Amino acid sequence: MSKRLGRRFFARPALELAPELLNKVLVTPIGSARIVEVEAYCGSEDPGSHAYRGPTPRTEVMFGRPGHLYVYFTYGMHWCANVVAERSGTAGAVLLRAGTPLTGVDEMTERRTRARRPRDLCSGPAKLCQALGIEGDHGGLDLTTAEMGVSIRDDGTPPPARPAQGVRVGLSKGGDLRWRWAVPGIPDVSRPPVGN
DNA sequence: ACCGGGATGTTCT
DNA sequence: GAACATCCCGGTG
Repeated sequence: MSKRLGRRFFARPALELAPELLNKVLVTPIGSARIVEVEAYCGSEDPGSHAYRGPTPRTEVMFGRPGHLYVYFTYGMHWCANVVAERSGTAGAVLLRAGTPLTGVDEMTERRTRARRPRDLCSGPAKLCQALGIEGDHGGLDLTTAEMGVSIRDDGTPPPARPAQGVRVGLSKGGDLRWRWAVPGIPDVSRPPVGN
């Protein structure tokens, strides 16, 4: 008993969408994970965003329709996945930073050979992608139609009433903004935000 | 537990 | 040529 999220859900500012994505379920053909940590990126107003200096071949999907996946490759080896927010023409996205494994744990464990315990399977943006098999081919896919078997679903678990909030991770610019949210008390995060 | 450094290649200046 | 929305390992305390 879970329902796929539709276009309307994603078509709002990243700062609104981000905390609403907490406790939703990311589903791929490999398995599924409950989203427990996210970061907002606000396009042209945000020096930390890949879209800050306008569209490029890499970032054009961020300027397109909401509910699509923006996937980027970094540090020569890692994939990371964002959900596109806002309406067409305005760049906004929410980085999926961590999840709690739900189904397909055996497959995820095979993919993440370095993970020593279940909480290490999806506890980071690149770990999450590796565990669930999200790579460059998935860039631009439409989550609202479950393209390539990937979607985000609501299984009836509401977002936390008081999410933990803190600064974003790993940025040289815009790192002072407290645009990261997490489900409080969950160990499967990249690192716990300080306070809220 | 905490910290420092290396891996590795795409993207944009 | 520099930067990079990261991860992993090995050192030390």
